[in-house]
Parts: sequence; C-alpha cells; structure tokens
Amino acid sequence: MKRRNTESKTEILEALKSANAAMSHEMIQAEVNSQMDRATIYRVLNRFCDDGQVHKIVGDDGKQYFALCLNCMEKEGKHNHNHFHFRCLKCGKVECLENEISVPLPQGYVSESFNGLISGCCASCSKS
Amino acid sequence: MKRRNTESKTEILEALKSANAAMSHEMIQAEVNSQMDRATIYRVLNRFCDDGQVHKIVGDDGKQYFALCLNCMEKEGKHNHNHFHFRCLKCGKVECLENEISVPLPQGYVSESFNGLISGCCASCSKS
DNA sequence: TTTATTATTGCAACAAAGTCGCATTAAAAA
DNA sequence: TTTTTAATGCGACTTTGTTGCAATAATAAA
Repeated sequence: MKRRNTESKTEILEALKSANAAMSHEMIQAEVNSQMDRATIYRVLNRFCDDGQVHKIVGDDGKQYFALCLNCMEKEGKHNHNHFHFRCLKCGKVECLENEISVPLPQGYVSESFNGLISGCCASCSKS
Repeated sequence: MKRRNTESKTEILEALKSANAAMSHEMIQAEVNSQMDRATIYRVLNRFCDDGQVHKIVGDDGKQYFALCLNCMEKEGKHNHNHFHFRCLKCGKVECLENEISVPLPQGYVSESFNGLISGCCASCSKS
C-alpha cells in the first residue's frame, strides 16, 4: 500500500514542524485549515506513526499527543522512544526531553512501548 | 469536610487490596457489587487520591488506573510516585515497578506530577 | 434514642476523545 | 485520458470520565 501526497498530510506535517513540540489533535486542528475533518487528522497522524515519522505520547490528561521523530533513531537505525515528555500545565506545550531513560524490568518482562510524561510548569511559564 | 465510611468505599478498597495491582474503573466494577454506580466508583477513587491513599496512573491506552499507595512514602513522609508502571498487553494487569526513577529536567522546569508506563508482556504471560 | 446536618449515592445528562463504515474524491500509475 | 485504489468527509457510534440534582444514609448533636 503506497502512500500518496495530499494537502492534509502536508499541512499537518507543517504544523508539527513549526510547533517543534508534541501536538494534540485539537492543537493541530487549530493550525490547519479548519474544515479538515477530525477523522482525517487522526488517520494521517496514525499513518505517520506507522511509518515511523511521528511518535505518539499519551498525556496524563488521557489525550494523545504527536511529535515528529527527530532524535529518535538509535545507532543501529532502530527506533527508540525511551525519552520523557514534559507537559506544561499552564501553556499546554508538550516537549520531548533529551535524556534517554532506561528502566530496569523484572525477570521475564518484555517491553513493547515506553510512555514517560512529567507535567508541571515549563521554563517560560515559570518566569511570568 | 469529614469522610464517612460507606459500603462502596469499603468494597472498592477491598478490591484494590486483593488485586494487588492498579485497576481501571472497569476492573473494579467487575469486582464489586455490580449495581454500584460508575460515578460513585470514580468519586470514591478520586477521594482516595485526594487523601493520598491511592495514586492514579494514566495508561498508554488513555485509561485511568488506580493503585493503593504502599511504598509511596518517602523518608520524610512526603508522597512520591516516581516509579514506573507496567501494563501487560495480554492479561491487562497494571503493576507498580519498584525502582524510583529520577528524570533530569531542563533549567526552570518544575515538576508537578510523574507518569511513567511501560507496556508489553508480563512474566506470567511470557511463559504461556 | 431521636433529630439534625451534610457527605455520599444513584440517576441522567453531558462532553470529549477517538474509531469505523461507506460513499465520494483525487493522487499516481498505466 | 483512463484506471486503480489511497485518502477524505460525513455521520454514527463507543468509551471514558465528569457534573447537577434530588434522595439516602453516616455521623454528630440534642
């Protein structure tokens, strides 16, 4: 199944690039042409995830956030999302934190996906 | 505002104790008297959280899970939930992982809450 | 024990997030 | 230009969680 280039795809990718942060469906909706359908946005984002272009974070608010994969590539080219995200409770921004975190698992446990999120107040909101 | 002892409260606490794991509303509903109202369950759980008896985890499935606070007390008596949880994709069990995790935050960032979740396959499900 | 106070419950309504089926549209290949 | 089929838009739907309000019941007060 080959991907096609569409306006929705382009607009959503642009939004993600310029935001330079993880975005919820709602945030994206506000950035792109507003008559873009909700289902379309979700479908485009999930396709990006499947293709490894974008990763999904579930916030402590229960919402899904999507961020471009920038430094998610390990040496061997294997994808790796073992970093935390920070969600600012004031401005709502969700950012990727740099450090790779490794969590020791008990014997016999196999990790499939990692979701780490800290919420609080970001640097710019702390000032004001 | 003083708490009162009610049957709902007792039953939900029992369920959490005997499960020895984090439970979603759905799991709790299945354990307790089934005619207990959904809203009641949520309200009891949120009260437990407010009182520091229980902590809430948001899964990568976007659902809320609730677990008894057993080893959540720091030396000074201050609450601390900086541990990861593991959600088994096969059996659905959500467990607390022992290790305390500390995540370095960039300058100016203030942490308010921590949510760490790894999903995958637990030891008992790996065997079968 | 009886009465008064108000925390808690159940019900219904609601909101938000996300998914899915299906007919239509439009990329890209032929 | 025609054909193929991925992508879209719409509507319906599910699930999760919250809230207002009247009724109930736990606890304090009499």
